[in-house]
Amino acid sequence: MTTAALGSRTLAHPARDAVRLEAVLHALSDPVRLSVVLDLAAADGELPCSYFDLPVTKSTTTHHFRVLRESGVVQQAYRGTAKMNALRRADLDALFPGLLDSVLGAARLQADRLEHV
Amino acid sequence: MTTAALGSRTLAHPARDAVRLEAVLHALSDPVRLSVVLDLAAADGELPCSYFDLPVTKSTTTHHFRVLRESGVVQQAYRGTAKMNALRRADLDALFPGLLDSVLGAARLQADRLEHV
DNA sequence: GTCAAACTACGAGGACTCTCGTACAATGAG
DNA sequence: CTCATTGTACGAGAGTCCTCGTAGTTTGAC
Repeated sequence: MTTAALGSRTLAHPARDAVRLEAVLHALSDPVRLSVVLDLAAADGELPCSYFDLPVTKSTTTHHFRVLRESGVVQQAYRGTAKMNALRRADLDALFPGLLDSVLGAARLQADRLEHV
Repeated sequence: MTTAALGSRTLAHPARDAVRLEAVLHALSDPVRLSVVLDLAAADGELPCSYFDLPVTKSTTTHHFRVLRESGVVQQAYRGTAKMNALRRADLDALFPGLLDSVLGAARLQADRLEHV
């Protein structure tokens, strides 16, 4: 259809107050999603889904980004054919001070630790 | 049997180096287990399983404590008929500095937030 | 209009999770 | 020994999760 009515290509995000710690921890407990969050934090801005080189198919990639969005970890928006992703840093830091940074730090430490074969 | 051979009533714990961030985050992403960890942190010491008043049966309680132990979050040991539980603070702080405290802080903040009906 | 790129929707399989009930084992008190 | 307390083992059901393949939509470039 050509009538791009409002909401046609819009994505549902939980409001800040609706974000739940349990859901955030669950979202971060998957290796694929954790690596995505790590990249997003390093980029410090928007990245398209196609930027990520994940060890899963496109379908599964869509699934993981949806989990990240619905848990409140990332903000998503369409831009042309791409879907841009950004960490919801302000929201997460306001709700759970220090949590995101300590998870990111822990993930980096563990990556270093496991590299030392 | 009366021959209490070594390992008879011993519990398997992951070594510090075997603790995985993903497993810890998953363990903490369940409401029942998160409340247990909150109580253990407040107690700052050992607590028997029977101390906790969880909204699940004994079987399910056993399951949740096993998840916490196998992920490396808690240390367990039998003492008489009781099974004592303690947070593995030193290990967690060494592996993932600040993580446990920020999760605990986030959990308390969210509890306060959700109480304000 | 045609085409490629990016992403989605749907359905499905297999694994894991949370939950329970029942029956059982280990311990310490009497 | 008997008994109550504490926790386990086992099996099972319902639900969720991660994964995929195939077919489709949306967009922008040509």
